[in-house]
Amino acid sequence: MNESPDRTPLPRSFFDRPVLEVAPDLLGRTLVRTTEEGRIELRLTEVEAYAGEIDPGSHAFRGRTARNAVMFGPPGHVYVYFTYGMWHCLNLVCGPEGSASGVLLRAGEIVSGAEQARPRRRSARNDNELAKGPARLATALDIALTLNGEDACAGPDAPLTVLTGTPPTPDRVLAGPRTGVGGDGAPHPWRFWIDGDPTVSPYRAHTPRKRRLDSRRPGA
DNA sequence: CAGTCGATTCACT
DNA sequence: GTGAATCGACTGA
Repeated sequence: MNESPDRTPLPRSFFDRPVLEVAPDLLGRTLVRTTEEGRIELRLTEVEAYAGEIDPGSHAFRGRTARNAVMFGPPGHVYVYFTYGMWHCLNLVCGPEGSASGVLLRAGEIVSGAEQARPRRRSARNDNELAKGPARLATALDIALTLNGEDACAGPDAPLTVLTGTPPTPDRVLAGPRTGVGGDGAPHPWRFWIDGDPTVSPYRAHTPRKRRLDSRRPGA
């Protein structure tokens, strides 16, 4: 066997498909993060699909805003958002332009460049935890808001690309409800991961925020 | 214009 | 298992 992995970045046509097709198809592929410091390569093991304005779990559910504008743009671009006052999360825009859909990259195995990620992930007890969770993944790959809107199909040296690689094996892909998504978006099994992979993050149900006690609201 | 809370993580009990 | 950290976007008035 002498098959070399296809190092070609995924073309825009890959992302210009229904997000529920694209999301599981990203599993097993290699995400390449290029910075001045060097390159980090990560094998994607867990993703979630967010299906535009019809999806109560999506940032696009209530229409276009300054934050989510990139989601409404062409596929193959990077959507980064800032959350909980301290973390970033990384998405790839999917579907035809205007569908406002995207895939949240939740976890992966760093296959190259781990020495660049470790200093940013001091709390990780082992390399499996470097990118085990969406904000951890973003931290490991040095993702910031400056990447929001970047074209992931711009070529092999773009700040972020996904390599074509080898097609993932569908028999190892599982699907289940999305992490931390509640309400009407909760029942959709739009989280996809590679069965048994040690870098997949643990599932957590949606946790409704605690109501503040000083609120005027009559208590039960 | 002020209040609320998030596609989370980490430290602690 | 529970709660704190931390801030800007979004919401409704």
